[in-house]
Amino acid sequence: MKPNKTRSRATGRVTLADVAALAKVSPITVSRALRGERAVASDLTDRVKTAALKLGYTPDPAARALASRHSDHVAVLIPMLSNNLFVDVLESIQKTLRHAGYQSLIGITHYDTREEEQLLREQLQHRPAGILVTGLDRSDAARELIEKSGIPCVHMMELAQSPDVNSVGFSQTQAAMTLTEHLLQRGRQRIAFAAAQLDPRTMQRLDGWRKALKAVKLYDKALSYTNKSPSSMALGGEMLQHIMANDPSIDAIFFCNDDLAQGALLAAQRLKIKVPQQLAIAGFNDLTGSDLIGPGLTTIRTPRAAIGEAAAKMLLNLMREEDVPTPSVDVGYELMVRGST
Amino acid sequence: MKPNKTRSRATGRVTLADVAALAKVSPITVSRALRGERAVASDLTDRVKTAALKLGYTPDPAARALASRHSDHVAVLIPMLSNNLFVDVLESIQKTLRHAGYQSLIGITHYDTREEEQLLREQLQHRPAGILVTGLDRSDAARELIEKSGIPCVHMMELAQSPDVNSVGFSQTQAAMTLTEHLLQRGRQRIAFAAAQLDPRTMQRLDGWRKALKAVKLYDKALSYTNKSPSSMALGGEMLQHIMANDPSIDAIFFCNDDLAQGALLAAQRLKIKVPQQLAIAGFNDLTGSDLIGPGLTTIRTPRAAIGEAAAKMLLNLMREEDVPTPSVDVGYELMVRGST
DNA sequence: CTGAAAGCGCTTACAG
DNA sequence: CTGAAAGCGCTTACAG
Repeated sequence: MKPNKTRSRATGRVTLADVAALAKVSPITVSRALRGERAVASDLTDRVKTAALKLGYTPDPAARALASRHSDHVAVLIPMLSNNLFVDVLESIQKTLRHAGYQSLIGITHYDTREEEQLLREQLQHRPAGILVTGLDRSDAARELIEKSGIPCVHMMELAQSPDVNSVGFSQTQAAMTLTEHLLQRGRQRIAFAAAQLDPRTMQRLDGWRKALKAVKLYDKALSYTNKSPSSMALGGEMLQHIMANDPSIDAIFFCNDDLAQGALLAAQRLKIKVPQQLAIAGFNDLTGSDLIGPGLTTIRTPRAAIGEAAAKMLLNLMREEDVPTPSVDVGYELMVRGST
Repeated sequence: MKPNKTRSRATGRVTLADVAALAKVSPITVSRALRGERAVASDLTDRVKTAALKLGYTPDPAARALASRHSDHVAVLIPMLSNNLFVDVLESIQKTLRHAGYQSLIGITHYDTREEEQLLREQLQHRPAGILVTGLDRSDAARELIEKSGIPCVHMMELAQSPDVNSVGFSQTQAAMTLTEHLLQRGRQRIAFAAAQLDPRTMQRLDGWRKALKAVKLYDKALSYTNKSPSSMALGGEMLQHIMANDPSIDAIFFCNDDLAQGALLAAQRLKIKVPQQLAIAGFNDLTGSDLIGPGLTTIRTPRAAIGEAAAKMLLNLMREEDVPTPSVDVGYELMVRGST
């Protein structure tokens, strides 16, 4: 047992060997005792843990990654942080993962499948222990990268059909139907759908709106307004103005996201459009401010924190090679009726 | 030159040795040619690069980190993502760093120095190549951790006095003075300061407000309203109501952040307080929506993207052991006068 | 249940 | 300018 060899390249950091020397066991026993990987006699385990604590030992993530072929990183791919939605998802992911000893490696895709693919390639270099992605739509190459890596992956925000695909989310289509039906119950006849960004989930909401209107024979494709620009309050105001100028018969607008709807509400104030008397306005996601703006915005509350937490927990199960109760977790949604409808 | 040895633990990944074999040089030459670390004959460099490209070689970050004692990670510590401010800072950091081949490791401190210290400890395990932190105030232990690590660090949002401390930001105090002076020029006499969260930068703004008022003998400490709760639109509304009920003589309120001011503006609508006739309202940061809300919010526009980019670039210089032009970069700020004052 | 040996894929430090 | 050797700090795979 050589004490403190002064090699030229030593990092000065406390190593497994140091703990082993103090505990008077072999390094591999320290490794096993600390990870709980294989049964180690309980008296040895105690000695090891005491020694590790005494020396303030923490394993080197790089060495561990190199030897085990898995880092303690989890790749997290989300479309955008400026959409507040994903901030909530991310915060609860980080919290859950950190607690379990994992580091989140965050990649912002900007709703671009090629950027997502590129990020995935970069992240995969780090041999992440797990992957968290947004939605089910992506490039074939990206799908293949995930598949071939053999690394566990959970999809967020939507619900997958196949039992081979792990997902945590809710039915975007169903939620949009619920909101549209609420507008119908309020007696609205000409219900427009206004969408920006046009990402897959937005299109699913459009689908829900269409289905609900078709069911009561009120669907008119001229009522659908779409804009590829990113969603924003400013754009919502512009869209409101455009829509009402284009078709004054419209008596309700369902915006695909709350920021658009909030911007529309502010624009309605300027344009002296009475909400909800003349026009009902609804949004989606229940973002910050939607309850404070005048009148309060009717919307669908989506459980972002719950999605992040459930997805992270499912991934934790998968990374530990434990069984997951179900590959598809539906966290639901809630209709929030306020003054704007 | 052994071709493709099938060792039991091989990862299947293309290694330096594979590239060396193809280029008919030693692995170390490949390493040097690819990193440009030391002069390598240009014909060898060409052969190596061609071989690397052909095999699709990418270095293993874990192996590199273990051998060199530095990962390609940069630790980024920010207070909160739900404050939109930091989303902008973060996006531009990520963009700049990724482009240079570095990965951001994001830690959210929740404005808590102990959490920051804990995150720092965790991040330091990964031997980051650089550190980006928010503000200058932190625990002594955190400061020492950074110092002892010897890892280059840049401080964001504020301007450091000492030339030993690298920083990118602007004078929070000065900016608050500018805004307060604007209110004075508008003829306001009883200018309140309303603050939440009470983080160091908020307190610096309070200081600027105090200085500006003292200069014209209008300072009254009863005009200062502080609340430790996190800043939010809802809180802004509550604070407005409280302040006006408490002291109806107040003719202007300077909120330390736009979300508070936006909430106050919405509350003023409900409470039928005329803005700016009866009461001027101003904010700080120029967040999303401040230009759209009615009346437009007068505020200080802070260059978040510029801070993120400049901080990342300075860190890049430091990590490459290049000289930095100046340790303290002042990105300035801009007074945005709108309808609310 | 425990350990000695080998290896993960790089870079450092030393020679030449 | 180039390379053989050793080492970074762990874990895997094989024995016993």
